[in-house]
Amino acid sequence: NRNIKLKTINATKGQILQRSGELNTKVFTVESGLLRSYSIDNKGKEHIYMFAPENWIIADNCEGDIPCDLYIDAIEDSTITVTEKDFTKLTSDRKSLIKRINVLQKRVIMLMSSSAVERYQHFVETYPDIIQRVPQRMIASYLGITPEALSRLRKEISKNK
Amino acid sequence: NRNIKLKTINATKGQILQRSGELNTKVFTVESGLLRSYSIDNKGKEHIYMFAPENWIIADNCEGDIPCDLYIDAIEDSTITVTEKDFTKLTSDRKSLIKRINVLQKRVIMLMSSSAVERYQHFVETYPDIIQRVPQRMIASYLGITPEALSRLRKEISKNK
DNA sequence: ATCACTTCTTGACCTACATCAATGCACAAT
DNA sequence: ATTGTGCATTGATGTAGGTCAAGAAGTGAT
Repeated sequence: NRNIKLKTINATKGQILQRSGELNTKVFTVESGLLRSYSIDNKGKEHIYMFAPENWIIADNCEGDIPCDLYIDAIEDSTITVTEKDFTKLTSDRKSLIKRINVLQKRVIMLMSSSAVERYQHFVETYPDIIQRVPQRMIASYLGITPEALSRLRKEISKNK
Repeated sequence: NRNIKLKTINATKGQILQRSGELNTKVFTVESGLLRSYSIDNKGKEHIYMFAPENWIIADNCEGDIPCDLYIDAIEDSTITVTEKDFTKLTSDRKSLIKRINVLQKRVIMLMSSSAVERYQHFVETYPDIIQRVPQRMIASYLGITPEALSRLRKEISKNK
């Protein structure tokens, strides 16, 4: 671990830490605050890939010389530890990689087999804290639907209760 | 690695190696043949999560005592090495975990931001070999669409060429 | 207080894909 | 040869969620 440059930075809300297309793989460990990673499709629409609250690690998992797909920015003012190298040399152990794979597996399965309502309910149950901290449009973006659809779906849910 | 039970088995086409709901986490390394993992939703519909051709590792990434979400079965007659333990003790190194995360990242992004046509084209480019080896309905299932939709979409693509 | 800016909501309409049902087709078993 | 079984295709119709446009309500800056 001796050759990893470590650096702690403060990011203000809205600050972009990494852009799609960049090569440099940095790994961000969130000390406090909240980051997100997202892609932008060919219509200019954002799709949130992951939220990263305290103690979560966030990075574009691009290898070597391949340009990144993801943007990373701060949703809240945040304190972040930046590692200048890729996962392979990161202090993150196998366990945290596996946890990540787990989350992704669930996410893929949800995206393929559940309705927007089910995905929303699952999100609420799984990340009740995140819900409080981000605007609804970002939840929608994470769920893969539009803010309008989320609004209507929430209305529907509250009606049926 | 001393306490990992290793075992090589032959699975015939259609043979189920793991069922959703089971606890026992096995990791399957495909020596030859083709496996798939898939979930079944509450309407009884299959959703293929991953194909695993030669040299690929496939497993439900469930932790500890949590029941698995995925079924695993053989699409072709296959020879498989079974490891009786989880990823944490597996010979698979960090690099292969990261590669897996990579694939999943791309998959999530594609599911959220690309149309069925784009997802199909991406699949064809990325896994040209798999296309030859599985029925179309499985491709559809992997892409998150119905066989009917895939059929029409292919027709459309070939027309515009 | 007002303006600008953003978020959320609501309505009207649209579209990608799903569902259901029928048909054709290949291949295996008898 | 024929019957079955699974897969692909096609057509008709349904629907979840998208798009576009217009308000309403909150928030911050001047």
